[in-house]
Formats: sequence, structure tokens, C-alpha cells
Amino acid sequence: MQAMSAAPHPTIALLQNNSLTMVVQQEIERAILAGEFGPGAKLNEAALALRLGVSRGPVREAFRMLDEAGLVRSEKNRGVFVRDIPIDEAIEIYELRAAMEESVGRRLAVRMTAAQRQEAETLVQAMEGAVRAGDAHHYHLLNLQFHDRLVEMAGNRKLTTIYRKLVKEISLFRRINLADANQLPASAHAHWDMLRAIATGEPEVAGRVMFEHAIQSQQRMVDNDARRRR
Amino acid sequence: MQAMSAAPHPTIALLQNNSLTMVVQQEIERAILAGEFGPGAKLNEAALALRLGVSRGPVREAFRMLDEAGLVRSEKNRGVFVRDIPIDEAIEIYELRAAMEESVGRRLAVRMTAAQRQEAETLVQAMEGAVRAGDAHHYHLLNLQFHDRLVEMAGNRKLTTIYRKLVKEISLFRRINLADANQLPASAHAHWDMLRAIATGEPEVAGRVMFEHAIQSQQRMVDNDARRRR
DNA sequence: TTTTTGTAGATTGTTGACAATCAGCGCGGT
DNA sequence: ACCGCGCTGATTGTCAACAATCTACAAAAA
Repeated sequence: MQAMSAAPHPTIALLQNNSLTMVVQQEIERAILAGEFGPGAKLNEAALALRLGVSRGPVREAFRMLDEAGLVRSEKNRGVFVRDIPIDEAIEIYELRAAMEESVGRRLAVRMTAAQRQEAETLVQAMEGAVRAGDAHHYHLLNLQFHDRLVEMAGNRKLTTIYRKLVKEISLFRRINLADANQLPASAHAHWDMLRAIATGEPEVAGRVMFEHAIQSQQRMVDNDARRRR
Repeated sequence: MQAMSAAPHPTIALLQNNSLTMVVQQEIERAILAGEFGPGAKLNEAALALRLGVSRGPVREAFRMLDEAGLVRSEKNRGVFVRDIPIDEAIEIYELRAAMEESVGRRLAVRMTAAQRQEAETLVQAMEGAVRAGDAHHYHLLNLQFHDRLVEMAGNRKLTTIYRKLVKEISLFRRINLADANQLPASAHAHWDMLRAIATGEPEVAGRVMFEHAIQSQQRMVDNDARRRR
């Protein structure tokens, strides 16, 4: 008899992997990223447990995970709160992300396949469509997906994992991070530049372009924040 | 009356910050990094709780933190195990670390102060002393400290945090990671090169040197692993 | 009025008990 | 001898209760 490592039935795999703690963790994370709990909001153990139909134990364990992930901050005897990323930290995250994207660009210049390039181009075209439609929200989602896919294509799982964690944290820096519509066309154009640079096969060129792109979006973030404060 | 945010008495701050979960988390982490629990070892909830004189609750919460941090892996209904980093992942971590160190080098070229440089030089001198004494273990510790300080001096706290997490994870890749004594001199010399490159004030030069250094230690790690397998 | 002190309610920290699941072992059938 | 079966002990998942701490409000003192 052969060893069948794959779970035969989806329900089985579901019960094998999903402890209550995991489900609770994912649900709270989803709620936070969806903005149901704004930055600084207090998360009440008992209330969440009641809402999810579980006891406080799994909720507390989920809190520890979210704390380590940087999505909430925990004060002893006072409770846990959705983290409010200060502008300084947001800048630092963008800078770190820029270094990571440069590394991604270098690797993609050497290893990106034709099929992958096609997939990326499709995404950029969709982004252009969103620009024409003036749909900033959809554009934002496609932009996230585009970068996420590029990072994934670079083939470094550790980098991918950490990149995604950083993206989640960034999304906690003010909910109003959507660029205004007039900036969109330039941004879309920049993505073509990135793909072109990758296609040259020159690691340094591709890395440089992706780095610059990341730094520019950092700058945009800082500008938006400065404008918002006035 | 002024607000005195600083804790007046050390014991008070101790009780304010240290929940049992935190203490347990730190203790388990220490034990893992000290090699008391080797990679792949199973961590028994009840046994740990007994050993630390607490109930299973805090131990479980600590497990969730260590899981998120990547130090242990948790299988439902089977328990948690000290992670065994496969060679592929170790390579990925080194590559990511190289990108981060390049970023560190670039920043240090611009912002490192004279006092900081002096401090770094003192560490390298101590490393040379360890080399002369043939003390590979002490050299290893100084090497970790040297890189950690450089990263810290770069002034990006997010980068520092993640860098340290990566270092912890790497230490789970086979305990026998200490370079053999004959490789030490070359490595010590490389550190002088790094400081010199930083002192030029040229971000690209400093970044390149630190990147190359990281890649070389990645290569050393791969070679050591290949030799060990034979 | 302002400040301080004390008290009540709410919330978190911790624990022990119970339920569910898993791993290993012996037993009987073939 | 070998394979499948069910049982038993051990371990993890979950829960509810108790203890410790904090927050808010009100009464008393200055």
C-alpha cells in the first residue's frame, strides 16, 4: 500500500489543521485588516470569545500570536489593543521593504519565466483598466497583488513570509492609505518600467528600478501623511 | 504634580511587565537557543509547566508566540516541536540577511559616528584576540555581537527586530555552526574591510562589501553542511 | 472648588478539571 | 507468522471558576 500523504477529503484536512485558536487568530486578523477594529481599539477577551462562540482560552492564545506578529500590542492587566503604527515605524518598514524588493528584482531578472512575465503583465493591464475606470480601491488591491506575486516569484519563501507580514503591518498605518486618483496613472506606468527592467536580465538594473519604486511609494506615503496632518 | 513615567523601583517595573506567559516564553526560548532542546525535540506542555512551576495555560500561550516567531512548529493534537531548519530555508535566510546587511552598510556609510566606529573597531580587535587564542566559541559570540551592533547602529528598529529574529532561526540550523579555526583569520580580516568600506562614506561601496561578506558566510555554511553530510 | 480616598464593577491572569484525540500494545483470526 | 481490531494510557484542546488588578465614580477632606 502506498503512503497517501495528501488528505483525501477536504473536511478532514480542515479538522486536522484548524484548532479553535487558529480560527480565532485568522478571524481577528481579518477583522483588523478589514478595519472593523481601528488602530488603537481595545480588544476585549470576553466579548470576542462570546462573539466567536468560544471560551477565553483560544482568544488569549490568538492574542499572543497577533502580538508576536506585530498586529496588536499587549499591556499587562490592561488588555490588548490594535497597534497604531507611528509614522517613524512606517518609514522604517518602507525602507526595509525597499531593500527586499531590490533583492526580488535582482532574482527575477535571472529567473523569471515567460509565463510568469505574462501573468505579471496581465495584472498591470488590469491596473490600467482600474485607472481608466477611476476605481482607486480596485487599483490598490491589484497593486498589492502585483507586488505580492513578484515577491513570490522570486522564490525565497522566507522573504515572502516576512514581506507579507510587513504589508499587514503597514496597512495598520492609517486606513486612508489609498492614493488619490490623479497619482494613479504615473504609478501604473512605473510598473511597466519594472517589468521592462526585469526583462533586461540585468540583476542590478532590475534591482535598482524596484528599489526606486519602493522608495517613491515611501515618499508618497510621507507626503500624504504630511498633507493629512494639515 | 508631574507625571513620572519612569518606574521608580525596579521591582515594580518587573511586576508590571512580566506576566507568567512572558517569563515562560523567554525561558523556553533561552533553553532552545542554548541547545537544551535540540531541533526536532518535542516540548511537553505538562512537563514544562511542572518544571517552571506554572499551569499549562501560560505555557500554551508561550508556545503560540514561539510558533509565530518560527522557533517551534505546532501540530494539532500532536504537540509542539523545536523547529529543524532545512538547508533550503537556511540558504534563504542567509540571502535575505545579505540584502538587509547591504542596506545596513549603505546607511552606516552616511550616518556612522566616530564613537560608533571606535566601538566597532574594539569589537574587531577583540575578535582578533579570540583568533590568536584559538577560542572559536568566543570568536563566534563576538562575531554575532559585531553584526548585531552594526545593524542596530543603522538606526532602523524594524530592520533590527527582524534581523534578530532571523539570527535566532538560523541558530536552529544544526548546532555545529561554529566555523573551524583555520577559517577564522580570513573572517576577522573581512571585518576590517567592512569598517574601511563604511568609512569611505560611499553607500554603494559599503553596501556591496557587507553584502559580499554575508554571501560568503552563506557559502561557508553551505560548504560546511555538504562536508558534514559526507 | 479641588484633591484625595475608598469602594464597586469590570477585565485580565491563572488555575484545575473535563473532553477529544493520538500512540502503543496485546489479542484473536487467518 | 502476520494482519486487523479494539483497548488503555498519555497528551493535547477546551472550558469554566477563582484570584489579582485596574478603572470609574462617588463621598469625604482640604
